[in-house]
Amino acid sequence: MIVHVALSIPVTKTFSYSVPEKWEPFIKRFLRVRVPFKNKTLVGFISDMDDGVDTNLKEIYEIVDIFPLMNDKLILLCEWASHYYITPIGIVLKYAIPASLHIEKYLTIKALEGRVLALDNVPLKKAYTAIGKDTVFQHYKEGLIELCDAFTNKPFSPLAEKSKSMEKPERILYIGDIESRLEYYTDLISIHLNKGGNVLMLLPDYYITGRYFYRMLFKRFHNNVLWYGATTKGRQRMETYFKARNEGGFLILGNISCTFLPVLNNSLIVVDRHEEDEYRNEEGFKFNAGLLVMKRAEIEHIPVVFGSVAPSMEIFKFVQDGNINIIEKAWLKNKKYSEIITEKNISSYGTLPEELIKIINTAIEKKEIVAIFTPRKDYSSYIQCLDCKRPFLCPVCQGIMSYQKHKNLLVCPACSKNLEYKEMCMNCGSNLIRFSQIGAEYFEEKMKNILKNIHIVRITGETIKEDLENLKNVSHETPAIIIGTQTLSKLYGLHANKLILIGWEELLRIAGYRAEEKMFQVFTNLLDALSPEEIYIVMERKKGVNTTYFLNLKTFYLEELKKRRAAEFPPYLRIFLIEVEKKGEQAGIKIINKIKEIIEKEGLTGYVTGPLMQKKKGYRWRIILKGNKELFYKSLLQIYNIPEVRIEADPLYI
DNA sequence: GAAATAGAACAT
DNA sequence: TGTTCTATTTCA
Repeated sequence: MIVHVALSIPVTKTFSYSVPEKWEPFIKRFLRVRVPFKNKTLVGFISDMDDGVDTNLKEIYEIVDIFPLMNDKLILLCEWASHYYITPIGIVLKYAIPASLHIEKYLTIKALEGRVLALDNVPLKKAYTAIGKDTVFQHYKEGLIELCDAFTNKPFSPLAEKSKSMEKPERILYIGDIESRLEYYTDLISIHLNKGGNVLMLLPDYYITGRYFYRMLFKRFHNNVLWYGATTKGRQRMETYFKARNEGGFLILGNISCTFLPVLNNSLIVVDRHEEDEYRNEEGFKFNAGLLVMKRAEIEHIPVVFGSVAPSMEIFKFVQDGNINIIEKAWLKNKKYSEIITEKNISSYGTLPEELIKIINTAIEKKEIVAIFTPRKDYSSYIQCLDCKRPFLCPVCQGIMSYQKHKNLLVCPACSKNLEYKEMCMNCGSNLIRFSQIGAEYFEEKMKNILKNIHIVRITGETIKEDLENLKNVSHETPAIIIGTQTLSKLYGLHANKLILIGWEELLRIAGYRAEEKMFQVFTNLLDALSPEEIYIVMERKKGVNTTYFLNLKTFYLEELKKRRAAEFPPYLRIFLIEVEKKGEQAGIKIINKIKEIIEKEGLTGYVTGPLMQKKKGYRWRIILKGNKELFYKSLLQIYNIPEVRIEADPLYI
């Protein structure tokens, strides 16, 4: 017997192996197998098999699991994702079933018949070494034993398919503030839990947000709330895994790692703030969890709810096309908006306008909490020598360096190189240095200088521990100033009386084609999390934006969609970023020409930027392809299989 | 993706 | 002719 195995390597073809006789009876599609590859061992998935014999092929070492860990529906989801994101199925499957899942570790044998009584209560791994894995498999197949996990004590068996209900499951975009969202979620969730189903709920991946949701939902569902997020590790992770797989009536809170989680009787999927970038997986297999769980809900024939105050353009387009129903609760009422227009750019010179200081002082007198938003976390993101006029550039990649004062470090945001700041110009040695593009750290220092004995904290989401520690003493008993980046919009449960945005309009430059969308989302989510009564927007006269544009949700989205359509950008056309990195220029051009040839043959539109100087020696090229994927799927596959080429579907920043 | 191999460029 | 860096191939 020959099996064709999908490996987690960036080639789309599969690799064939022959199967030793003792494993033959257990071969099944999508089983994990351990195989020799080059001079190491890899775990792959059986994508197909046939009865032929080929003595030239290497043999598989063993079958890893006793049955495929995912059911047909989850596999269908993986296959869809593989196609949609131009990623080999082996890589997708490996993401869905990561090596960090230690399933066997928690399984124990239960003997069902007298003749295997010796195996009763023996840990699975022990039995493997004692009588051989194939013998254990044989016993299982013959129904002599069961495998029970340590958490539910229920038999481990292939994930059952849910019986299909007749009614068409709903897709809902719920627009409302955090309190109304929680109320809506809770009602819906309890309906499904009461029927014995499980519910998956995806949250933005930030500890403080997660804790808030857990607290609120625990009030209603108590110990039926489970965790499956980034901070859930080891034993706790496996506990959720087995409970979700074997039992019903649980609400599973988590992050993107829930996308492919096997769930028994999955009845509802909720995604809160689906527009957040954290739903995009950036390592290896790049996908958007919000979109994938929408597909999952479709495949599993269950309802899905997207709750937010600032939906993504993609989701809003689904609404417009009639593919998602919208429920909109009025909010943003009773807010006082003011603009503070400055003649000079604060970010460049760091002088705060008098008006702003007055506002802060009155807030302190009234014992209020003031939140200050800035788009940057560091002290300064642009350091320039006033003598030679040159900016501080990264010695490795020539990127513009940022300065972190508390560590006295110059860091490169592009390649994360960092070095100590020597208080002089890197080029000419002058000590006339100007810090501009200032961020949270700078404002913190400035505030501490102006306001003595006032509680001033900085929240940037860099280290959760620090953020938690900083927030510990903030209460409405004493005035406080909280300075932070977008992370401020995750601080649910903390009420700031005043919100001041400094440099918000600079997101226009930072966020690429999604700039306006991002601005809307940052602004609206800040209001949602902090629920301030008064909002102050500090802008430079020259670069000011029309604030009212961002205050009306409907008109904003319709207008943005119009612009996107005219510019042929997502959600109307998809974007594929093709990147080539080479040390030598000629070698790079050769590959680029190959890609161009494929593109031209299919008559596709695309354009090349670069070569961009990268690192000490080396070049990088970028080709951007825009269009409907189905039209050029074959070409993209061809391009994918060229070595040294990476394709990123739906890149966040271009 | 990464090791093995082939090829180019440079120094001795 | 060896040494080192870069490009290409191949994995079953």
